[in-house]
Amino acid sequence: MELTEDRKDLRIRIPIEDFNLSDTLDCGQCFRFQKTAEGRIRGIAHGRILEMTQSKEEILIKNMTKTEFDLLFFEYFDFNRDYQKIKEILCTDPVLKQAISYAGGIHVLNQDSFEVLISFLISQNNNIPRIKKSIQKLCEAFGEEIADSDFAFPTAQTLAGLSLSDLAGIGLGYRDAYLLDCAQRISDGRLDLQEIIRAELPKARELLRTVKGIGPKVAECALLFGFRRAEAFPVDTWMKKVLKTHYPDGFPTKFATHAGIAQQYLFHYIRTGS
DNA sequence: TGCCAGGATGATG
DNA sequence: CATCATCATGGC
Repeated sequence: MELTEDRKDLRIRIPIEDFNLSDTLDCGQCFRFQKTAEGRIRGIAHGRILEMTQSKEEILIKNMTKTEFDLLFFEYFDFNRDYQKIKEILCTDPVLKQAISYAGGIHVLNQDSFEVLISFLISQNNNIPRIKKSIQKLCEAFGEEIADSDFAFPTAQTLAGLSLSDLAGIGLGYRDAYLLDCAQRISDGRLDLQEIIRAELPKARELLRTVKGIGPKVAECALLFGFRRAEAFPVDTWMKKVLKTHYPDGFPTKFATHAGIAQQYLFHYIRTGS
């Protein structure tokens, strides 16, 4: 992997098999990226606008310096993890081997904890297009405008100060109360996100489950996608069926430490490969 | 119109 | 501990 600056744009030389931007940003782990009319991938993370294209050999990020990328997005895109090694291990399993052939370029993003928590709170009994719309509205209404018509994700303090009537126009349905409870717990210190990051996995789960509206699925998604826990394994009712057909005796525990990555591969494999 | 969507909750066997 | 109705909303 090699980074070079070209005027105001940044080029990252990396084979698309090792890191697939489109698969990574469109596999359901984040909700703020979309494809533009020009065929670019555009979204917001860490309060910054990311506008990118990818070819077989390199990624181009508009208006970004090498320093900024190293500081803000090297870790975000999980370039510190040795996916090559992980895939070698997962390849010993026939199903995961096939999954990797479909989506071996997926990385698990290191997103902001609060954004992930709120996003997956909204995701319950919901579909991805509507989840994206709700989050977009939430940002437009309560997030800081970082550029013309581009908004950061709202802070916990901002959301905590809202009432249910403030959220009426967002279209969250019954989830609005969950969102407020979550934001208020974080804002007043009853829930400490840093503590969840530091805690052992069972304790981290327990802490998350104290919030109304955070069940088993949302907790696992938050842990994997927002709290840097690759061991977490979000399994919904649909995924349970899939796992049962592929692994009638249960998902192989020998992949436990890479379960999160494995799930990402499996997920995308099922979505695109059958 | 009815059904579904990356579920969670509370009540009930 | 397993099952089940219910929850609010938009898309099809």
